[in-house]
Parts: sequence; structure tokens; C-alpha cells
Amino acid sequence: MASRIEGLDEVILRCAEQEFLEKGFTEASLRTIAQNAGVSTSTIYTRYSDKEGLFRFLIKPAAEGIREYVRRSLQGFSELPEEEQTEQYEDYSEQGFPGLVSCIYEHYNALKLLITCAPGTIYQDFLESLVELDTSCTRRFLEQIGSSALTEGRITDGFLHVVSSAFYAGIFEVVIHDMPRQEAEVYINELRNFYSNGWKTYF
Amino acid sequence: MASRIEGLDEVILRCAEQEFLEKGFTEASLRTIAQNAGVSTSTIYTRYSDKEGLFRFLIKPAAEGIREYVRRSLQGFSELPEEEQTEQYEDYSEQGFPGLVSCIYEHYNALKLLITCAPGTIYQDFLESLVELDTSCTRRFLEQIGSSALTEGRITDGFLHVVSSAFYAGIFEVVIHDMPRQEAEVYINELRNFYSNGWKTYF
Amino acid sequence: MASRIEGLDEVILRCAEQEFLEKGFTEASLRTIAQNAGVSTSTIYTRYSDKEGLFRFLIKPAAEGIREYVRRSLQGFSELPEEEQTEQYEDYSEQGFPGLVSCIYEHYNALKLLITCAPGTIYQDFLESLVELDTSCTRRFLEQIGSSALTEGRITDGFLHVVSSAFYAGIFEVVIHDMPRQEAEVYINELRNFYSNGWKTYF
Amino acid sequence: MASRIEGLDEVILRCAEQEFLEKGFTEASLRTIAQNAGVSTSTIYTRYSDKEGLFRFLIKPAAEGIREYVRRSLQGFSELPEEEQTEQYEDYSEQGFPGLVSCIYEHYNALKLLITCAPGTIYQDFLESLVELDTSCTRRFLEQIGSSALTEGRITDGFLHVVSSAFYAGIFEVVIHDMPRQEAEVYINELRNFYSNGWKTYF
DNA sequence: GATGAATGAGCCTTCATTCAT
DNA sequence: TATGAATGAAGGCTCATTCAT
Repeated sequence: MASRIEGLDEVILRCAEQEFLEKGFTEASLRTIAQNAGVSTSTIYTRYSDKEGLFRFLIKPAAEGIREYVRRSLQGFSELPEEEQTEQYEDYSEQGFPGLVSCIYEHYNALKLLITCAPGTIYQDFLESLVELDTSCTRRFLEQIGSSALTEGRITDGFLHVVSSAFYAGIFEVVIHDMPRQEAEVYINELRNFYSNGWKTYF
Repeated sequence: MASRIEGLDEVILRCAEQEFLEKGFTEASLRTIAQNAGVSTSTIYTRYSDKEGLFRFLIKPAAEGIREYVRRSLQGFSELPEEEQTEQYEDYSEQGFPGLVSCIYEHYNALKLLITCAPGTIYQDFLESLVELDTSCTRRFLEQIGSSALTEGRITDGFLHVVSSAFYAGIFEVVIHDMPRQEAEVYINELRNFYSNGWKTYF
Repeated sequence: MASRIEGLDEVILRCAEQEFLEKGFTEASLRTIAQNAGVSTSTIYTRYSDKEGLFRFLIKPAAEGIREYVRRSLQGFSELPEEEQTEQYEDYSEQGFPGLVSCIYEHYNALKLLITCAPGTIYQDFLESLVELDTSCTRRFLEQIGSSALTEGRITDGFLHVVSSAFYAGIFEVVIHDMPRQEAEVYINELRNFYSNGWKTYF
Repeated sequence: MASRIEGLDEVILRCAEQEFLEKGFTEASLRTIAQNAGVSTSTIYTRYSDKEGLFRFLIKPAAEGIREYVRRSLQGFSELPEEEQTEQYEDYSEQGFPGLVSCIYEHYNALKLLITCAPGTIYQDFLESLVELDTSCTRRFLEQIGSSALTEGRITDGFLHVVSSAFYAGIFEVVIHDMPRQEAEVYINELRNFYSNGWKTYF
């Protein structure tokens, strides 16, 4: 009874990453991955149950990493006293998501996979999860400051939702366009600034 | 000379649209489209050359419509006297792309196809074409007003490009999230406002 | 009612020849032929009934030309007085099929088609028809000279048949290998010499 | 590890042979072969890569067998002392390729496949490989005996090539015409005799 | 006579997945 | 656990041919 071959996972995952990156999920071939990794197709099934399982395994740390970062970041904001929150919005460009870029580049390949190669609604679901964190935080803030835009219904759930997903989609352009890290930092700060400026008009 | 069967195109195109929308380009099956339309697979080849030809046919008016709208809109801006251009930027939220939403909803399904289901680089190329129009217009404006950010190299081609594509990607969230038309109008104006505010810091 | 377009046949036939030559009968595409000729596929059907009809039309003159030449040539031999026939066999290299090469080069392309591109049994049938002419002439000669090989059954129909078809197949190597005309003349004479030498042992 | 189903290869190969023989390579259908063999089309791909792989597998032993026979036979001739070589040429009809017929009938069906059904240049390449062996042996002999025909340029590479391929094509008539084995032996000896007689005129 | 359109049959091939070993 | 073999479904596409105009 053969035990798990040492280091095989790494080889498989590296080959899978490459194949998915090159061809996207649908067009990627399990056979090709297996061949490049020097294992049988069946081995992949033994370890990751199926094609989608393999893909999800590859992107999981990245998705969770980003999500965790955003969660903690928003939570930090929520826990500030109200006046500081407002203040931050005034000059967010210096705070922003200070470590977001690090987080992105830490999971670069996997993130690119998730953003550009995912099958079905995997990317949408991921984006959705970020947007939910974001909008609920924003709504809470707007409620705290007693925003009239909110009570008068000018700001709806739909609006919050779309503005937020446009924002995150904007951030992920960094990955789509393989922006160098330094450029990305400036860009993301700028984006954050844009959206801050947008929101301020509702305060 | 056997003439084209009356109204067949409409049936085929409707079925194709549905199939592509449901499964995306790659996963969509020509056989299924043909079956639903009640024609032979070959008929599709006779009329649209191949799968991609069919897809492009479906998409073409939408892509061209949007592109044409954006072109004319930017051209109108460029032809204004300099002071009015600056003025517009100051309060763009009341001008925006006034007819863009109409244009989007006119081609709604086809646009959704283009944005969410296109194979290869078709969507990227489309987006790119808009971004090119946009950035060359923006650069021209910045040159006219003698922007120091431009001459000092803080604004690069890459920066223009990414900000612009983030903007258009943001606009297309309207389609991705099936936003009701009225909401979309507000949203797009808002987005325009965001980006205007962003640019203003460079003037 | 449109009358036959002037000179269309020539164009079609030239394009068909090229396509068949390039791809062989099976792989050749009627559509390609039609496209290159600038006519509709249907036009070919109107004029040549179907793909095989078109092919047969192309090769007919060549097949008949060669067959006619061989027939007349053998007939000439048969009509000689017996002693001259024997004599010819003794020094056939100077007589051979004196005009055969001319005949071959007159129909070169069509012959190449027939030999290398024909579908089904068309080439076999053609070869067979030559072999039949040849063997019946040979047998008649052997009978005339009272060949013991014949009466003793050492020379059978099968033997005659195969030797003859090997001979003609040998001749057609000229076409298969695109042998220059002058070289071909020498070669065919040589071949004839070989076979004459072979036969002489049975006299 | 699922082992190969017992005896499946034989069934598949037999069905493939039949189909190729009946319709030729191009017209033969893998589906039909699979159906007749009672396996799925994919099984054929698992075992033989593709259609051509299957064909080549069928043919390989025959092609190699014949080639090997010819090689050894010519080598034997080359290794004789010069006077015996000349002697053999004088009365080759009694030596010929004594075991060639056995070799042919051993691989009968596969050889028929190779000669009458092969796609592309497979048969040509096979023939060419024989011709190469043959001509280099012949040339060596002519050089040894200091043939004036060679030094004077009357015998060229082209001539050697064509005469040789006509000879082997002649031999394969045996297969094309399904000649009974005994008849074939006589025929091939005869053919060898013909060509020996031809060559002798150049010595 | 010429044609554009339509067709149905058929092609080879690839795929993810299962299963006995 | 790892695997080679087998599979059924499906894929896009090409073809020769027919037919109404």
C-alpha cells in the first residue's frame, strides 16, 4: 500500500496553476496537468476529488487571505470612535488599505487565477463576499452619522452594492494588468481617494 | 435561388443569445442552439461562418453602439473651449454621459454577452478601444491646461490607462448586476463624479 | 433563362484539376473548387452531375487517348507477318511504343490525376483495360508460334495478367516521378527491353 | 490497476484491418471499427493514440519484415566475392529473393493495407526505403566491376531510382492482384530475371 | 442555366470521470 | 495510495448533395 509520495502535491499544484493560468478553467485539461506533473489523472482525483476541487484548492488561501485582510481592516475602522472615522474619510489617502497591496502580491498567482480564470460563479461569489463586508460597514457608518441620504432613501442597498463592487473590481485591475507593485500602491490609494471623495458628498 | 427563410435569423439569434448567456461562450453548444432554433447545425455555419462568427454577430451592434457613443461624447468635450472643459470637470455630475444609459439599455442583452460571456480577448479588446479613446482625450486636455502632473511625469500612460479601464469596468457593473435603469443613471453619474473628483486633484 | 457562361468550363476544370492533384479525390473539396473558380457549388452539379462525374470528365480524354494508342500499337503488331513479330521481339528496343511518350505528355496532368488521385477502382479499371488488350495480343502471338510454355500450362492467364500489369505500372512510374521527357523515353524503352528479354525465354 | 481486457487488441486490430481494407485509410471510420469490435471509440485512442497510430501499428511488422528481408538479402549479395556476384547476375532466376514470397505471405493482409490503403506518403516512404537499399547495393556493384555505363554517366541516380522502384512496384503486384502463392513465386523469379537481363546489358 | 440556402450524416478527437487492480 | 484502462457524451466542423427561385 503506497503512502503519499513526498512533495507530489507541490508539483501537481504548480502544474495546475500554470495550466489554469494559460487556458482558463474550462479550457484547461486535467490530462495535461497530470502529464506535466508526471502523475496519472487518477491521482488528481484521489487528492482533490475533481477538477473544480483542484482549482478551489489553489485559490483558497488567496481568497481567504484577501477576505481576512479586508475584514480586519474594516473592523478596525468600525471600532474607531466616530470622529476619527469621519476624519479618516477626509484624508483616507494616507491610510487606505495600507497592507492590501502586500496581501495581493503575497497571493499573486492564485489571485490572478481567481480573478481571470475561475469557472462559474466562483469569482463573483468571492467578490460578493468582499462587497458584503464592505457595504455593511459603510451602512453602519452612515447610520451612525445619521446620514440623510440614507434615511431619505437616496442611498439604497443596490447602490451600496454596486459602488462597492465597482471599487473592488477596480482594485483587481492591478492583477489583471500585472501592474508593478509600486505602481499598484499608488493606484490603489488613488482609487480609495476617488471613492472617499464620492462618499463625502453624502455626508 | 432559395431565399432565406423568413425570420429565421431572429429565432437563431434569440436562441444563441440565451445559450451564450446561460453557459458562456466556451461552454455553449452550437448543437443546442440549433436544436432550440429548429435548424440544422450547418445552417448556422452557412449564415455565420462559425461559433465565434455567431457570437460576434450578436455583439457587434452593441460594441459599436457604445463605442460610437463614447467617441462622440468625448469629441464633443474636446471641441469645447478650454474654459468650458474645465468648468465641466468642476461639475460633471450634472452632465456625465447623459445618454450612455440609454445606449446601454438599448443593447442590454448583447452587452451582457460581451461583458460576461466573450471568448478570448474580445471583451478586453472592446474595453481597450474605449480606454484608448478616453485616455487620448484626457491627455489632450491635460496638455492644454499645462498640467504639471503630466510634465513632471506623475501621470504616466500606465496610470491613465488603468484609471480609465477601472472607470469603464465600473460602468459595466451596471450590466453585470442587472441594475434597474433609473438606479443605473444615478450610479453612472456618481461614478463620473468620483472620477472627476479624482482628476481634479491633478489640475 | 441564363445560357451557359462562356469559358466557364475551362475555369472550373482547371481549378478542379489543381484541387484533385493537390489533395487526391477523397480529400478534395467541391466547395474549394467552386470557390476558386468563382462559381457556386451547384453549378458544378449542373454541368458534371457530381464529384465523381467531374473527376471522370477530367481524366476521360487521357484514359481514352492512352488506351487508343496502346490498342492501335498492339493491333499493328498483331497484323505483322509472324516472322516480323518475332523479329520485333528480338530487337524491340528500337521500336517499342515509339509514340507512347508523346501520348503520355500530351495528357500529362490528367494522367497524373488518373494514376495518383483516382477514387475507388477507376485507376485499377483503366490499368485492367490496358492489360486486357496486352495479354490477349500476347497470348495470340504465343499461340501462333505454338509456344510450349503455353500448351504445357507454364504460362497461365494469371501470369500473363500480372506480368502485363507490372509492365504498365512500371511505365506509369514516369508520371509518378515526374520524369523529364527525354529521360522517360530512355526509361520506357529500357523497360520494354526488360520485358522483351523476359518473354524471349518462353519462345 | 485495471489490466487490459484479454484479447481485445486482437479484436480491434482485426476489425480495423477489415475496415481499412474495405474503404482505405481516409474513408475508413474509427466509429465503425470501434462498433464492430464492441469497444468505445475512446478505447482506440487509449491504445493507439489516433487513427494513423492504429494504421501504423497494423502495418509496422509487415513493413519492417519486408525491409529487413531485403536488407539482409542484399547484404548477402554484397558480401560475396566479386566473381560470384557477377555469376549470380548471370543466372539470378535460380536464386532471386528465395524467401521473399514467404515473407510477403507471412504479412499478407498488413502488406495489402500498406500497399493499397495507406494515407499520405506512408507507402511511398516504405517503397523509397527499399529502393534506397537496392540502389546503393547496385551502385556499389557497378563501381566494383568498373562499369563504363556508370563512369560515362549513362546510369544516373535517377535512372537507378526509377528502375528500382518499378521493380519493387512490380513485385507488389502480387499483393494487389491476390496472386496465389505458387504463382507468385514464379512471377517474382521471373521479374528478377527480367531486371537481371536488363542490367546485364550495362555490364 | 445558375445559385444561395439548407440539410443530415458523418468525421476525428477530447474530455472528465470511474473502477478494478 | 496510485494507476492504466475504459468509457459515454459531447464537441466544432466539413461535406456532398438537393431544391426552390
